[in-house]
Amino acid sequence: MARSPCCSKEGLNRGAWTAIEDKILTDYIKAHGDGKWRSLPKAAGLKRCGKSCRLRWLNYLRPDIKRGNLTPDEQDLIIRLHRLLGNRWSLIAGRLPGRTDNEVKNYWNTKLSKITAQPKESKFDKKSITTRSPCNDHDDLSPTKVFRTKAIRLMSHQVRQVMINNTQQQQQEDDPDQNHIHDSNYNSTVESESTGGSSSSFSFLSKEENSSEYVTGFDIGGISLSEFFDFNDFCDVNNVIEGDISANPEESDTDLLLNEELMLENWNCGDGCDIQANMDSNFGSSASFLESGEDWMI
DNA sequence: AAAGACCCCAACCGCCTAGTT
DNA sequence: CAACTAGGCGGTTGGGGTCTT
Repeated sequence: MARSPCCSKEGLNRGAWTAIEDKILTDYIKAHGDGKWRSLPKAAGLKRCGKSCRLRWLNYLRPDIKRGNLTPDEQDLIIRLHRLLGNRWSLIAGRLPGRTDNEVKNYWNTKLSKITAQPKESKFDKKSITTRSPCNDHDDLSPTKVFRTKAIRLMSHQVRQVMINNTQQQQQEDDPDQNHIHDSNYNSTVESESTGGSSSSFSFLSKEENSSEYVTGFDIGGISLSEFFDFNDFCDVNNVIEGDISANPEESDTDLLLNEELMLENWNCGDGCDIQANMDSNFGSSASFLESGEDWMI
């Protein structure tokens, strides 16, 4: 099927936006809100493609855009998130208030990629793969290359089982007379036996919580992953909590994959930590934004 | 001062996915 | 279920500014 263009290109302005166009777009969105991008240009009296309007608004005109250089903290976060997520710019930008995916992407491609492009000697096997770039034959330092390191797979049925167990235990232990803040939490801990106390744990708020705080913590060796993941990333865990536990526990669309290098670097598991053996837990589709399967596995 | 190289980043493009009809 | 729409995403481009020679 031929793809319909987002709009007719005839008679439309292209290239850099003028101040007048910016004002028209801003005034229109302030008055009518954003969305309906395809029809917006005509309604606002702009000779622009709807996509162009959306991009201009999201990347430049939005009032909450933070401009100026990225702080060292932001740079560090980008590096860490990129190591974990690859070129998921929108996800990375989502963790940087006021920063856009385009800005993060540009910043990475022009600055950070040069810093991080040198493949350092590592005890980990590295496998470079490409993302959706059509330029698969680029050299190894191409910005479109993403070095993805060993990743581990957490088996969903085991997490579900733990959660079932904990839910049942919680129900047994819950004191209905008490109404303290954690009384509806489901907390699970998977202890790692061979790492001398290194442990992995996760906890979820009760289902009435409907925010990014829903997943209150998923930490391995004491480092929380919740800072990286949004509530929506754990939608299937939500399903589990809401009663989807009867589903085939072996069934899994996408597995939560954890970057082993990051874990070992930041979570101090050490060489002897057989994470997969000890944390052989599968989160099901709980992190659908991560690549599934083969590309991550080495 | 001039010209070429390099860098930055706004904008564009094509593809994908979710939602709707 | 297929066709279609709308919105979103990531890769790439190109123009303008800056730097170097």
